[in-house]
Amino acid sequence: MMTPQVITPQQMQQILQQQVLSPQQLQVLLQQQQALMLQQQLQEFYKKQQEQLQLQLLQQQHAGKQPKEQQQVATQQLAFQQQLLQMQQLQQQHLLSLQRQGLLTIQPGQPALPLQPLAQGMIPAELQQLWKEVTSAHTAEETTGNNHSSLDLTTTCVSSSAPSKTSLIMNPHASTNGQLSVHTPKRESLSHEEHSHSHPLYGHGVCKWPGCEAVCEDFQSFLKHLNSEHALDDRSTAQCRVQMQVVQQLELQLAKDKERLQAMMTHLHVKSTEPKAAPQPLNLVSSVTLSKSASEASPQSLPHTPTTPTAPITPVTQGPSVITTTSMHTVGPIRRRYSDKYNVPISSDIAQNQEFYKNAEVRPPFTYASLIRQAILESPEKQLTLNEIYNWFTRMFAYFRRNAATWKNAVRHNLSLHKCFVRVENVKGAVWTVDEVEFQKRRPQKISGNPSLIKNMQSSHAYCTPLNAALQASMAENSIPLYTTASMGNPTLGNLASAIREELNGAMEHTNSNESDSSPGRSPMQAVHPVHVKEEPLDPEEAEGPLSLVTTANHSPDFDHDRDYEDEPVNEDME
DNA sequence: ATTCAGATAAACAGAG
DNA sequence: CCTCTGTTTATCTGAA
Repeated sequence: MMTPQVITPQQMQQILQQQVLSPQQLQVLLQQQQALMLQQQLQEFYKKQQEQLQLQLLQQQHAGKQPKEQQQVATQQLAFQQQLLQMQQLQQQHLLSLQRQGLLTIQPGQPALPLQPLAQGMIPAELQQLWKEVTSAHTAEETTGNNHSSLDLTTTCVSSSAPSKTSLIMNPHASTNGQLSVHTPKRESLSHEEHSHSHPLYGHGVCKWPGCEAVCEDFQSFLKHLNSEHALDDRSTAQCRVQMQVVQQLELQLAKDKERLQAMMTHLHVKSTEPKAAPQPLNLVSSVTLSKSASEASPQSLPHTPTTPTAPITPVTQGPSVITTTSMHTVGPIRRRYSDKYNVPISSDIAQNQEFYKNAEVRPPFTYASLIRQAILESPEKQLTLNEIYNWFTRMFAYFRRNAATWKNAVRHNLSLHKCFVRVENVKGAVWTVDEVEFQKRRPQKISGNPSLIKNMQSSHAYCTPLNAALQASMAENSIPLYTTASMGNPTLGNLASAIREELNGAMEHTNSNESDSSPGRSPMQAVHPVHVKEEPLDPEEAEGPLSLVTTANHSPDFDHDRDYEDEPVNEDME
């Protein structure tokens, strides 16, 4: 049985840098993390119960007088343990279902994804084993001297690093030898009333007390069995404590994993100060959405530093994903063709890496045309003056704060050259708008580099749909609404999802846009009303997705465009 | 080897 | 005259 191991941030980083993430692998990662989250949710819930239980046990030890309380404690013990098992079963089921979907197959020999089972080994089988050990050992304890193994085993198996080994060993004696009275005649009525036919420790005619599995014909006999075999005695108490240790250990592990996950999330979610942070989520996304063979290990969308323009990659070491903010100040004619040929969804890229682009003088991996379009589409009225476009460039990209003459010329050149940009006379002067149809028409050639990919996407989402479905399913399982995450809680997943959708839409457009090919002479008016034809799915996504969220957060939505970089760079750059 | 799209540079024109 | 805006041409480059 393979237990998915949570990968450390370092490992994650390694994976990302090596570009070894195939779509499947990405899914595996996702699912693993989500399995963890599920686990966590369950644990959270049971933790409270455990605390309560512990509290009452303590009270009991101090003054074990009131039988009623004891009853409750006992009942809770039972319920607690049962739920714990249930939880573990749930996890198992979750993992199994993932496996069944083929999502949990991790390539063997993949060093970046260590597969050693959790040291804690908290799978039901082992738990059962543990319980049996404890149980049998207890009886052995009374007969032979063979008692040590159980608890030793427990400690080594359950709590390799448990802080309270001693308490585990000592407490049972301390408490059980003491004041715990054993029998409570009222238990039946209580549990009978409360749980009648759905006793947490009774199911399918079998006692579900850990390690018991005694067959009970009916509920009455089960209750009898429960009272006789699992009364509140030394053994039961010991078992309970062991179980508590188990839970504690689980929680410990969970806390660790949670922390790890958090670190991963935050790490991957763009810190412009950290060189590696920004582009990586993008990589994740792009490698999935493009379904490029992972082995290709292409730099994907990653912006190269102007000083290292050699496209053919400097692979793992520094190349694509690592963007150092140093050594970026070399300027001059760099005839690099960055372009968005990798077909990365521009809006999500910019959104995700906004801080990075703002601060690092990295050339964005998109063509002027794409950037201009983005600037225009971001604007509230989908139209900008030339100067406003300039401002957007300087505002969004540190790279465009130098060499103004060059890139401004390029912007103007692009505006004039490309049909997709339509100049519209306005009251205040002229503004530029985007003719989406025209813009999309020019894109197919980019993606055509991978015809099989197109086919895949074309053939009714042969690829994307399963991925999306898997994403949705797993998110639903964790009560993470897919379509709200982009703007709410879970930025990474949200961005991922939105990027996937965007990519999907984009691909569909490409394959569809042929039909409306020969555009009738475009009139400015045509562009003034943004052409929505088959844009519906794409437009709201790009315009009001994460990107717009970001931008509105950064500057007021109205027209007070910040002129931060308007003046200085122009002057400075006239070197 | 060819073609194509994009980047860069620059000439030019008109408006303000 | 200068700057800004916009158009156009030429050249170079990387990729298909």
